[in-house]
Amino acid sequence: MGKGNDHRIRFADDGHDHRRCIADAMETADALCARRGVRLTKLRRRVLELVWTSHAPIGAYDVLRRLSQEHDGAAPPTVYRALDFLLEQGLIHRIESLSAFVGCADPAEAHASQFLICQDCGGAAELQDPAINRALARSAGSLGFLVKDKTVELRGLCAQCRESRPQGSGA
Amino acid sequence: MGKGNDHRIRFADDGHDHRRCIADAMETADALCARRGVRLTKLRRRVLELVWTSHAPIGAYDVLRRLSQEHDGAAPPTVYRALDFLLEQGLIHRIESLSAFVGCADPAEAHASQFLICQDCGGAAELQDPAINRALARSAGSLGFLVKDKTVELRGLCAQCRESRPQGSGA
DNA sequence: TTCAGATCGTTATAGTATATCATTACTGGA
DNA sequence: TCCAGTAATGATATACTATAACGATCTGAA
Repeated sequence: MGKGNDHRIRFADDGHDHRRCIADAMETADALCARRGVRLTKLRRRVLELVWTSHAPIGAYDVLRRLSQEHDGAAPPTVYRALDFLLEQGLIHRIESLSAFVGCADPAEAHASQFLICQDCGGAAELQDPAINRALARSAGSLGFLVKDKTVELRGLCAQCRESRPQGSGA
Repeated sequence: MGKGNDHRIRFADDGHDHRRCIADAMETADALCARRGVRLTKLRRRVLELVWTSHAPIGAYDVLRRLSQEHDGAAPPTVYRALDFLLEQGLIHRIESLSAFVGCADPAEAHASQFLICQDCGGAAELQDPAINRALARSAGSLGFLVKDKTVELRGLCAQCRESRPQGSGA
C-alpha cells in the first residue's frame, strides 16, 4: 500500500485503474534500464507501452498493427526485435500457449513465473508461488533433470468472470 | 515390469529399445479407439506412428514431410486433422513451447501432464506428479480461479545429457 | 439402396517468426 | 570535433505454423 496500485493479482476485467499500472510499469522500466546501462529506446519503450495496453496478452502482430498507425515503416522485425529486448530484460513475458506477450509484474527480480489465463476476459495474472516452484524443483531433481527454464500456464476462468457468468454458460 | 518397457521416464538418448515403445503405443491406441468406438484410420494410425518416431517432440510439418514420402497429396490439413483427432483422444500431447507434438505415455487415463524437455537430446519426458498438481490447484484455488487446462513444461538437461556433457559446455 | 455424417483431397490463405543486408544513430576515444 | 566501432533500426524477403472452405469419397445404419 501507499504506492497506489499494489501487487495484487490483476485480470483484465476487475475494474482497477489501469493507467496507473501502465505508469508504474514504465517508470520501473526506465529505472531498471538506466541502472543496467541498457537503452530503452523510444521504439522499445512504445512497444512496452503497447504490451501494457491491458492485462490480456497481446500478439506481436497486434502490437505491429497499433505501432503502424503512428510509426511509418513498422514491420515484423521492428516489433520482434523490441519484444526480444524486452524479454531479455525481463520486462515482458511470452505466453507460450497463446503465442502472445504480457507485461511483467515485477521485472526487477529475475524470476520464472506462473500464469493464470482467463478464457473469458483474456486477462493473464502472474504468480510467483514458491510452493509451485518447490514442487517442480523436487520432481525434476528426483529425476536428475537440470531445469533451466519453466513454462507454467493455467487456463480457465478468473474469479470475476466466474461470478458474472456462472457455470458453463457456453460461448 | 514383466511387460518389457515399463513406464519409467524416457528421453531420446537413453538407449532403450524404442521399437517396443512404438509397438506398445500402437497396441494401446488400437485397443483404446476400439473401446471408444472411434476410428483410428490408416492415416491417423500412420501419423501416430510418425509422432512416436522418437521421444523428441516432432513438428507438424516434419510429420508432413515424412508422410509425403509415402502418401500422395498429403497437405497440411491432412496432418493437422489427424493430429487434432489424436489430441482429442489423448493419444498425443502438444508441447506449447516447441509448437510440436509427442506421444502420450498413458493415454488410457485422461490427465494433465507435466513435461521435462531436454535441450540437448530433444527428448520430452512426461510426468504426472500429484504434488505438482496439488500445488497448482492450491494456488489457483486460493485466488478463486477455476482451472480448465494446464501447461507445465520445464526445459533443461536430462540426466543422461548432463553426464555426457558436464557443466555448461556451450553450443 | 440410399442417405447422413465422417473422413479425406485440394487449394488458398491466415497467423507467427526470422534471415539478410542496407542505413542510421549512438558512444567513446583520438 | 571527428572518426571508428557498435548498436539499433529500416526494408525486403522468406520460413514456419495453422486453418478456412469446398468438393469428393467412404462408412455405417435405416
